[in-house]
Amino acid sequence: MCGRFVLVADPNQMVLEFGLSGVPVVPANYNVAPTQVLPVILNEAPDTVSQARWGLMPSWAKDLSMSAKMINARSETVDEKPAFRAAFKRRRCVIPASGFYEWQTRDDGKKYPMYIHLTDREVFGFAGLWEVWHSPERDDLRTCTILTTAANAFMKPIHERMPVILSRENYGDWLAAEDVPAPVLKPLLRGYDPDKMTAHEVSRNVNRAGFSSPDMIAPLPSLPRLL
DNA sequence: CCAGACGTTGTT
DNA sequence: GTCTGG
DNA sequence: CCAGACGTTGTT
DNA sequence: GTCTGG
Repeated sequence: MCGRFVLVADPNQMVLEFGLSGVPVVPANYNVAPTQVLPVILNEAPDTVSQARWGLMPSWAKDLSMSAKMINARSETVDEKPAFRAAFKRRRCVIPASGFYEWQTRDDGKKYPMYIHLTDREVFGFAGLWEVWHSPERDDLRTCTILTTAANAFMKPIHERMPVILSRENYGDWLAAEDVPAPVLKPLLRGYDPDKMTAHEVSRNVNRAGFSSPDMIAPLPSLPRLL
């Protein structure tokens, strides 16, 4: 799963990684949490950075409470589920990230946050879906979700699921404007190359949504300091 | 026919 | 335990 | 994902 | 909106 991530990227690197036409303004966020509005690249406008709230609202949803449940979509079933299949056909997006958190459950039954990122580059893209929700009161709201897949060999010891990290050469296919058959899209939704990933334990202050600090991705000292 | 769900993860 | 909010 | 609430009545 | 369950 992926319920928390980090986006701290040099805007010029964003331009290069995603082929943007202008330099985006992307505030550093060391603790992106569900329900927050975040920078996304929609297939509707693939050379610019747009904004969307994390938690996909299907078009028929009555109120925002639905949104918090829809932060992830299983790539194995995303073309079938009523909540996601329409977006899978026509509203795909790439969600820029520089790393993500997973909580590892250890033998003591407690959960320890780990920070996972790529060793060879600063920023990458999650595979995502988006929708427009026509709110009764406010303006139309764009919402999004992150696809997940089975853990690759690197992630297995940490967690059984992981977010779909797109390879750079697949951004174009994923962001095609038209309908693309599911058999063409689904092979893009696989685990990333395990040899290109790295991870370390981080402080539990990441647990608290709404706080963001560079400390959050700092490696935790391996032993508690006694004296 | 109408009513109610529509999701994922993890744990059992 | 389960739901809501961030 | 985690944290925090989870309720009503009456009074300020 | 569309599917499932009663």
